[in-house]
Amino acid sequence: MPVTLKDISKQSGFSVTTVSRALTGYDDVSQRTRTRILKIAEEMGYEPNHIARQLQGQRTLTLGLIMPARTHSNDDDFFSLLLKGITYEAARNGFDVLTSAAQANTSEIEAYQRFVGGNRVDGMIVARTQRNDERIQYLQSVNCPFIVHGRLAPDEASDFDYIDVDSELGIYMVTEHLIQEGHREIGAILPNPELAFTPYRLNGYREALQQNGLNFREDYCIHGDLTYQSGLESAQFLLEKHPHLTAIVCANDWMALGAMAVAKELNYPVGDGFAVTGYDDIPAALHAEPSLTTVHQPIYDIGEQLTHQLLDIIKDDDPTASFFQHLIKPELVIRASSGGA
Amino acid sequence: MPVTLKDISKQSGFSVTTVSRALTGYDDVSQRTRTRILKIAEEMGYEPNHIARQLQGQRTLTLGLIMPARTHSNDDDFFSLLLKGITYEAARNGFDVLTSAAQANTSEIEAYQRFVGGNRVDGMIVARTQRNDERIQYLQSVNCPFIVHGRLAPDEASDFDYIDVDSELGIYMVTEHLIQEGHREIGAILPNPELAFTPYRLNGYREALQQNGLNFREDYCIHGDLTYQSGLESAQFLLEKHPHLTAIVCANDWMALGAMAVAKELNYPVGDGFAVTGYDDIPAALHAEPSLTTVHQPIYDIGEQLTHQLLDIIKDDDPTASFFQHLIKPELVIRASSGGA
DNA sequence: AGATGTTTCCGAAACGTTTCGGATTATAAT
DNA sequence: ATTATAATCCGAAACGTTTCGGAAACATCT
Repeated sequence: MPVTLKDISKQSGFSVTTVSRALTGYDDVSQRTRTRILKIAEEMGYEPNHIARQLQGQRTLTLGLIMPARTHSNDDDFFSLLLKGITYEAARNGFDVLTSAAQANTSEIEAYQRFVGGNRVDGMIVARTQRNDERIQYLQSVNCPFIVHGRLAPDEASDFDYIDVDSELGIYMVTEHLIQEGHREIGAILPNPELAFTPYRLNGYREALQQNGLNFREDYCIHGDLTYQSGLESAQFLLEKHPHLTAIVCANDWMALGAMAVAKELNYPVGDGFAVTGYDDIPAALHAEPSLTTVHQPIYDIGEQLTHQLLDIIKDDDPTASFFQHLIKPELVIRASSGGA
Repeated sequence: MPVTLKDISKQSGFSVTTVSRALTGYDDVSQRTRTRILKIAEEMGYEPNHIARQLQGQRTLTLGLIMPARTHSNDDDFFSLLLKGITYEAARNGFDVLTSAAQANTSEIEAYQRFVGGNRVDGMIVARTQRNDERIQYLQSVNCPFIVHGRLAPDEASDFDYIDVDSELGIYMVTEHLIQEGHREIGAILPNPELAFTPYRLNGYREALQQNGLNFREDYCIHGDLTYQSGLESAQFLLEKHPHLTAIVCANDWMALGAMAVAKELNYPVGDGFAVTGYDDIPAALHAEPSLTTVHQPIYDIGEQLTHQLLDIIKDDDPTASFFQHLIKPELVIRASSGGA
């Protein structure tokens, strides 16, 4: 049904080759025939078959992103926001984005194989790294261009291109801020241990305490799973065990909102003596009551940067080049929820 | 570099045809050779080239979504959330999702042509309909399967498959709720006039007033552009002109949050005599202070439903079938911001 | 005049798969 | 032994494009 080069060839009397070359702007077709072919193509409503081009040219002008089997909730817009940044930056450079979601019962790698092995993308973007991340190992093994948002854990070698926010510093900053506000008994709700950034956040928290002459106490820490619900439960547990805490540092905003709800419930004076802090700066953080002190993560921008960099990698494809490893300096956003002790 | 059918053919001694048929499960290849071929394919790490399959088979197992040139802000996660629902449901059915963003300077249609004319997708999902929507006209003209989130305006014929939330009813419900709470002077901040759902929302607002014996006043209405900022400005304008208003109905949550901020600024007792309501039920609505009365829009779920339906359409492709047109009943979420007059 | 160069065009092969129709072999029925 | 039937296999074409190498026609130079 759609019009092909052959159709234009028939219509114009020129060979398929010439039509192709005229359309893609080669200089070995005369001005006269080029305009004629161009005109006919226009009239017939020709649109190049991208699939055929891909097959022939071995490049797809497409980037891939696989979403994890389940994000921690529908409200978790980390991946969607990242994808948005990726899509817009890719579009600006003539690339499209192919996405899929890993299936709950199968390995995420299968989706990567479909994309990469199936020759459907020129490069992949991977996010939310885990310890010993098999996705990265796979991409390295098949030599597919890729870029990562996030590093591996501190004790693992991150021998690939990445962009990450220095979340050790981020948590350090927010913890130190609490100390400066006069807090001394500061609990922490950390993310799942298998996530690669968890140790960084733990380190930042511990360092801030110790640099300021405070003790790090293991029992002041608890691991949640980044959801509002787990923020609720973790804070409940923490405040039950240690009612004298005056602040809780949370590893993301959702858990912080949960913790704040519990604290208010238990009549802690949140924002006025009792502090809760988040991480991410999601929109709800600004509008929460009290507004949430947090660390800003420009996820949309990171999506853009990742894409920009990946396109560079695809373009020169110089295997000897050194890794592009960029650490974004986090930005502390002080709001009402971190009121002094 | 990647292993092809030809490689397996060479390795196994069978023809490419037989290898292909063995791998895709035809019944005219003997059990013995099938297992041999399967084993070799496994060993060599064969992954079918999806591109070649597409070219041959004329089906892509891919759905397309184009994001508008600019959404009203980076915080606007409508499209990303929709895309998330689409992606997960598509993945569950073996489909992937191709996305791109329209470019600011060019027509959105160009992106559609790339996808559809370029044979890259089996169907499209279009969202956020506008008056006289050229995307729909294009898709109909090239006979590409598609489904729409949202109808056209009431005075236009919506002769296509769609799923929409009955936002006339939604606004009706929320307005009537305000009236029941005792409000009589109710302003409205509506969306851009060119969006197809704007007249529905206006109608719902007007109907609720008139059904309850109140006058509809044109000068109580103002059009924003769905952003927080425009909520600020619109509310400012409205309250300056009509300081005696006791409630403002907003067409989405972002504008409502903006309006709420202004009202608090001007010392209106928001949630306790002065009411602000939203629409969408974004996460921030729940955590706002006071929490925002709004109308819930299950965007993620709608993405799933759209996809499910589109896959059905692609499957039977029966042109005589009647249109699938589903109106979701909205759900009023009463929270603190709609406190009585 | 012949040799050389330039311009403009085209045939054929290739990308990796599926599928149509037929060919070959083995099995069963006469 | 002959024929019919079923079970396996394969060659070739096709999907729509790009590209390599060369051909044809014409102009330019010695």
